[in-house]
Parts: sequence; C-alpha cells; structure tokens
Amino acid sequence: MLAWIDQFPGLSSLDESLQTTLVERSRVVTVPAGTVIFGPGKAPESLLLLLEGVVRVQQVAESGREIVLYRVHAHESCVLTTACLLAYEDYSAEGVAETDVSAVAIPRAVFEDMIARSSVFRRFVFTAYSRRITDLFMVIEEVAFRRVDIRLAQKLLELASGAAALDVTHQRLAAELGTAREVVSRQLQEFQRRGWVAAARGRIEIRDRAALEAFASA
Amino acid sequence: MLAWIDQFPGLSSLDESLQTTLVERSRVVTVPAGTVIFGPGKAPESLLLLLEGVVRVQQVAESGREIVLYRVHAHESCVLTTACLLAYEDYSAEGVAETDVSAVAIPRAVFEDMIARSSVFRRFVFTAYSRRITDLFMVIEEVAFRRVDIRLAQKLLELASGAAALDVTHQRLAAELGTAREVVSRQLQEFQRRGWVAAARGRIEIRDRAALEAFASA
DNA sequence: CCGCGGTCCGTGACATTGTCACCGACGGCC
DNA sequence: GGCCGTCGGTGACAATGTCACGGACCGCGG
Repeated sequence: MLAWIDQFPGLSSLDESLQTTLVERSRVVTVPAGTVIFGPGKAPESLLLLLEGVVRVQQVAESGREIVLYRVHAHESCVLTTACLLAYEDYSAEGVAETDVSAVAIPRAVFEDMIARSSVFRRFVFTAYSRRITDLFMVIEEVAFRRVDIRLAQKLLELASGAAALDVTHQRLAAELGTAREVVSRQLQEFQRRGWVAAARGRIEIRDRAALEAFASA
Repeated sequence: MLAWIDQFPGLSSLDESLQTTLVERSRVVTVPAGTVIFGPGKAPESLLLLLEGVVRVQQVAESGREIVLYRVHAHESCVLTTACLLAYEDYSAEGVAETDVSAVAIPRAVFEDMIARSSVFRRFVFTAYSRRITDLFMVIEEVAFRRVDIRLAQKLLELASGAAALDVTHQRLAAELGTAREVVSRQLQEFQRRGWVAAARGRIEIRDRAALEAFASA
C-alpha cells in the first residue's frame, strides 16, 4: 500500500523506509464537495496531500466580497495554509472542497519528523511553498494592476479549460476576480455584444475563443 | 562572538553547539541604502537575518506601477523570498535596502543543515514564513477591498510612526499603496483641505493625528 | 548670477471600476 | 398556482485610474 506516494513526483525518491513510515503514520481522508476544510476558527491539524479533487483557497472580507487566491489540485499539497496555521495563529483565508476530495492527512508530528529526517521531503515542502507564494504574487499583481475586462476574459478561458461552455454564475466570477457582480455582468454584456460569448442563467457559452484569447493577452 | 544570536528570540534557545555552528558558518554583511538585495535575475544565495536597517520588498509591474508587499526589520529574516528562490525559479518581487543594512548571511547549505538538525530552527523559519504570508494576505485584502483614502491615512500614520512629519513623495506613497500618483495627490489635497495634514515638496506634516486615526479606522 | 535638466506636484478631461437601490425573471417546491 | 430564494439587469452616482499637460522647485555647472 505505498501506492499513493507514486502520485507525488517530489516524494518518489524518498528512502524506502521513510516511504513506509509516511504511509503508516498518515491516513487517507475523504470529504464531500462544499466542505470548508480549514478557515478562520478551523485550523487543520494535518498537512493534506490531495489524491483526488480540487480545493479552492479564498479570502472573504467582512463586506462579503470574496477573492480566490489559488486552487490546490490532485497531486499537490496544502502546505502554505497548513504550515502557516501550524506556526502562527490569526488567519483569514479559507479552503473549500470544490469537488469531492480525497487526500492523505499527515499529522503535524509526522510532518516535523519527516522535515527533520529527509532532504527530499524538505525539498518537496519548500517547492510547494514557493509555488504558492508565486501564485499569491500573481494575484496581487492582477488585482492591483490589471483591468477587470482582461482578467475576466482570462478567467473564462481558464475555467472553461477547452470546453465550449461553463456553468458559473456572475457572482462566482466576481469572487474569482475579487470584484463586484455588477461589474462582471456589464463586462459579460459587452463580450456578448461583440459575439464572443453567449450567456444564460448560470451558464456561459464561448462563441469566439480566438477573439477572447486575443483580448485576454492584450 | 555569539552576540548576534541573542537578537533573535526564536534562536536563543538553540543548543550551544548549534549556535556555535551557525555563527561560525555564516558571516555578517553590510549593504548601503538603495541596494537591490534580490530581485528578478538576482537570486540571493543566502538567507539573511537583519541585524540593522530595513529591507523593503516590493513588486514592480511592466507598466512601472509598484506596490510594497512588506518590510523586513532588524531582528527579522528574509525567509520568504529567500527560501522561495532557493526552491523555485521565476520570480518578480525585489528587495531593496531602505537604509544601510547589516545582516547575517546564512549560506544555503547551512540553512538546510540547520533545518535538518534543529526543531528550534525549524520553528524559527516556519514562524517567519507564516508571518510574511499573513502580510501578503493583508495586502491582497487591502488592495482588493479597501478604499484608497482610508489606506492612505493608515499609511501616513504608519510611516510617520509617531513623528509629526514625514519625508516622502506622492510617488512613493502611491507605490506603497499600489495606486497612481495623481490619486495620492488628490487625496492629500482633500486631507489638507480638512486640516488633517500640511503638504510641502517631499514632506507631509501631520496636523490632526486624531482625525486621521479616526478616518483610518473607519 | 543665469540657464538647464530632473524631480515633484497640480490639473482637467475622460475611462474604468465600485456601490447602491432597485426590479423582474427564473426555478424549485409545496 | 403561489411563494421564495437565486440570478441577473439597470440607472445613477461615487471612487479610482489614465493621459496629457504645465508649472514649481532644486541642484549644478557655466
């Protein structure tokens, strides 16, 4: 039952004995879509390595406005927020299971032990860290310096990921971008006027991908 | 010459032998104000622990717009950006010495060694990490959700830090907040009209701290 | 002393984005 | 069918960002 380790390239070169330790001292958990995995007042007690599903990490303001910081996909880990919570207290981001999720939970003590014993594990953790931090830098750059119409076009393409349509509400798109619903609605109308998309309740169809892509990279 | 370790509360409980190792295998460096310590195309090869001075970490967009992410003060470390660079490559933030800086430079190999050998050192590093990440979350929240007039008032009070006046240009304030100079100029005029501040070329005098504070916390 | 170049700041017109207060449409559900 | 919650559209307005200026100020060399 060492199977899951193979899903994490950064861990496959761990010593045989450490692999065994890691597998024996962790357990696989599953949570249904929509679960708040961690957040203010709900510190995780383990480091999660995702086997299946997607976790969305977002920030919620008192005003109710939201912004998505990044997503953790299968074969990635929640290091940043987790380790953050291990060391420090106050906190405002939350992680939500976007789909049903299964993950390996590594208890804090095991995490510390592995960090101490394995340079491979250290590299795994620090690499994951730096990738997330780079994501945060990108979010800051986007929010501070880029126009919302451009960002919306990018986000539509990203969420569609090749499909011809995506099921998403204006409110959700606004939360992705950290803006207001009305702004998204207006921009979508404009996109629609230009024939780039077609909108229906909770659904957006991509009509002219090329044009959207050109606009998104402007 | 174990003196500098005492300046870092998180390290003072290190084993005697590890303290010695750390001091022997690192060296103290000094850089003049204005130096770009790290940035795109200039990866640091060491972890820096600041003994004296302030390092400003900021992001610069192609458009020339800037935003300050956080500052590293004496008795803190540059873990985030440094370890980030140790593990991962592309990067867009830069660190600038705001004052003359003296710091302990811990080479990468020593850093890794200490992480492996000392739980105290690990705690020191992860705590510093999480503090910075919390800073980044705050920046995102500020930029995405808060009004610039409020943020400007906060920033003025923060930069003045008790003094009656501060020497800073509108351009610099704009970079602190990630906005445009014109916006700062307009807001400062409004503050001046209300009698809260008095502005001169490169200098802002705080006239009514109480009012500013009240406004900043609104 | 004067001129000169660079930095710093002010300004008006305009585009973009955010906020507020609505309203109607639509979809389940009893 | 009526009710209710979600979803999206709208207009007016405020806040913020952009652009293109121009003038004030500073240090410096002639």
